[in-house]
Amino acid sequence: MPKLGMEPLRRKALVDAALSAIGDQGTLTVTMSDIARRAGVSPALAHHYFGSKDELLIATIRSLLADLRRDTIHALNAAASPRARVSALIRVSFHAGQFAPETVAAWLAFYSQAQSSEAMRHLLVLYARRLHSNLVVNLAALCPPDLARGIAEGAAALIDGLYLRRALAAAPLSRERSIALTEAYVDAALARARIEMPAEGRHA
Amino acid sequence: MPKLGMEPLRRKALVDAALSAIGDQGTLTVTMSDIARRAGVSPALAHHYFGSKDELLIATIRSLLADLRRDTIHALNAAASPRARVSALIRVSFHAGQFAPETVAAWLAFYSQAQSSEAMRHLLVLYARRLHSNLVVNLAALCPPDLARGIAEGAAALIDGLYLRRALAAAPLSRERSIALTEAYVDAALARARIEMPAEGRHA
Amino acid sequence: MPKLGMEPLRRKALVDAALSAIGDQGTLTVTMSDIARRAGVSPALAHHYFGSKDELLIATIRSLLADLRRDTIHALNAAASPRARVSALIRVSFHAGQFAPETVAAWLAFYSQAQSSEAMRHLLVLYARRLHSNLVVNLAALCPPDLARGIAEGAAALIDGLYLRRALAAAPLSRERSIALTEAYVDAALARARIEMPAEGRHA
Amino acid sequence: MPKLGMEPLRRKALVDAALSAIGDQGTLTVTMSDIARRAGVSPALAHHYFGSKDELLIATIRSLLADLRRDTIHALNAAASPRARVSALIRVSFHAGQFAPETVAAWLAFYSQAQSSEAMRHLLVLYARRLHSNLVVNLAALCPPDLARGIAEGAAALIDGLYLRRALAAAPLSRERSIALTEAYVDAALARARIEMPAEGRHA
DNA sequence: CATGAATGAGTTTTCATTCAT
DNA sequence: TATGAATGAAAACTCATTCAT
Repeated sequence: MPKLGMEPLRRKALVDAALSAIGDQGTLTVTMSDIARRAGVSPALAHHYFGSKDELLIATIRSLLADLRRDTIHALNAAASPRARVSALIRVSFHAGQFAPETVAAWLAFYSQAQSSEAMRHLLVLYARRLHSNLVVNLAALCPPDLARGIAEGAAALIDGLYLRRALAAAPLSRERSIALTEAYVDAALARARIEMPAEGRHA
Repeated sequence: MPKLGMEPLRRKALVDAALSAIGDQGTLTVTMSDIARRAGVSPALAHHYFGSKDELLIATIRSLLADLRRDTIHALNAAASPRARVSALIRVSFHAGQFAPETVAAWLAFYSQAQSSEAMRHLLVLYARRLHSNLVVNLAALCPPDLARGIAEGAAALIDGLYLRRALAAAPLSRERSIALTEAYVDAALARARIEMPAEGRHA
Repeated sequence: MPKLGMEPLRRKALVDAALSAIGDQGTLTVTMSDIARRAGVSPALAHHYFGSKDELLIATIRSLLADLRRDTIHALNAAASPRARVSALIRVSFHAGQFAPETVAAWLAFYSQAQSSEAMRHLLVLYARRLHSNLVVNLAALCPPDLARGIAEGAAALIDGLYLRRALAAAPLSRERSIALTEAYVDAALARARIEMPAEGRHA
Repeated sequence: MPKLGMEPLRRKALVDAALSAIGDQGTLTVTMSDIARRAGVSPALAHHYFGSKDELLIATIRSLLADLRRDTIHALNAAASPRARVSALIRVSFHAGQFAPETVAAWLAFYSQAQSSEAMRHLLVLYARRLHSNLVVNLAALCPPDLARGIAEGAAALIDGLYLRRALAAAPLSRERSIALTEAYVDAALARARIEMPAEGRHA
């Protein structure tokens, strides 16, 4: 029952199917057949639209990152102050959709794959840079630039680490607790900055 | 030319070969043939000693964890105070051998595999619990138990996150910087605790 | 935007596309998609007009042979004597269009396919018979019939062999040299006939 | 029932199976499964020993050429004079084994493949050069060098052409007739040389 | 007339695993 | 103890072909 204009629908269905398959099995070694089955199409169609498994995988992480970016932009726009924007970045990182066990498992699989796929690594690095830069820009309004960079690095690492622990599903740190932990980290670091250099006043 | 008493040597050679193969390729999909070749034996022998690829993989992560455990015990024994022991735990986590790119890549691959292998997950959970408990015990001497747990969770997550970023090899946080960042996290958290509850005095 | 009277145009475009695809890749394993793309239509249309890949291939060699036949008739009509007609046959065989590397590659592919396709073999046999008979008829005016047959066989084989060597593109025998070689063959054979049987006089 | 030292046996069996499969079907598109089945092994074993289909195919033509070379050397050694060596080269070319329909079909398939495989082309060019050079060396003892080259080119092309016609299996030129035709070509060409330049005397 | 959508059947290739020696 | 020999099972990928529109 062929219909016109199916391509974008199929592409999306396949990318979603890939994400869910990877999330379920926690590995990129999921088969094209498995993904296709989840999307309700033949494996041949998946190849038809994406050319190869690798490209489907790339499209999949790209989609994950695009979601994250969209949410980030939205959250930043809704925040009124630098500190609020830092909180927004943290909250978005632990956004329900991103923090679901399957999504976390998929992230992990992509990170692992990045060891051997330059394209994959590139995408993940872009994401890391974007988060870092967003954090630094807003933290710089609250403390000296050097410190802002340090806090940004720490916060980003903390976020990633909390994801990783989530993947283990052993110490089931909740979304809220993860956010609280990260906020506390930022607060403590900023507080310390204020104590150690009380004379420096406000930062633009 | 079979020799007597080769078993432990072969097992070690195969585990080391597996670790280096996984580290190089960043994935557990390395082949038994590849591992066997690195160990200088036939794939059949790898099966002879380990029964299956899965079991060789389990033995490999077990070896990684055993190393870490040995180093940890040693470092803890050499530290004189609770705070020094916390530092020792941090330092061991970023120990040169563990923090080498190949080892980090291997860790990541194991975490990823843990999604679908109960045995793998179990081992990683054990390691996570051990680190957590070591941290809590020593932090509890410096702050209230609840806070100690929070700091321990944060520090452990931070360590894992710094590993993960190391795996990306994009923001090449050095070993020293990673240690400093984690120490700063602990210091800031403890300092905050002291400010917020100055009257509480010493903790056992 | 379907148009009326497109059928002959499409058929020709597809046959030409098939020939060029086969010539470029030197094999009949070119895909229908490739051929259709070159013709600027969808693979489905190629099927619509030809029913199957096999039939398109048959139509393609048929077209090649039709061209050759047309050229042959034309060249024979323009020649004034039996010997000139033999030369005409030789020249036509090495006609620029036929002797282009891509066309030679296509010929070779068809010959190869003839091993397993009766239809293909039939067409090539027809061509071979026609050339043979044309040669014999004209050579018989210059020598005894038996010898004429022998020379025709030799000349035809020589032509095919020169094609084959052209396909290799290693000893790049030019069109002119190929013609000269074949002419020399005929001359030598005829000369020999005259020496060995000088008394026989003219042949009809 | 594994035995030691099977490798050379399997390699030979696979190469022979490939040759017969290609000969039967007249195409290199025979499947590895088909070849393996003929050799009595699994497709996986064929890959194990040859790495890929392409390499098995290369090994196959290599074997064909090696046979031819061996026969050639043998025949040349058994011939007492330059003219006898030319005859030997002709006879070897039409040697029973090489001239069997399946072998001829295989040759044709390889020539066809040479259009797109540099390795294949290289091997066929080597063979062509060797035959040419063998012919020239011996013909040069019977006529001027320039003419020797011309005759060699013609004879080689004639041989190839007779093969090609054999592949068609339409004008079933026998082995003997093919040899006779080629010998006649050489004789006629040499005779002509003697008539046209009677003063030149013997050639070294 | 023309095509985008879709797939079944098949092909190469890989790899963990087994087993006789 | 050790391995060369061998394979079943599965995976990615290809392609001629069909069909509703």
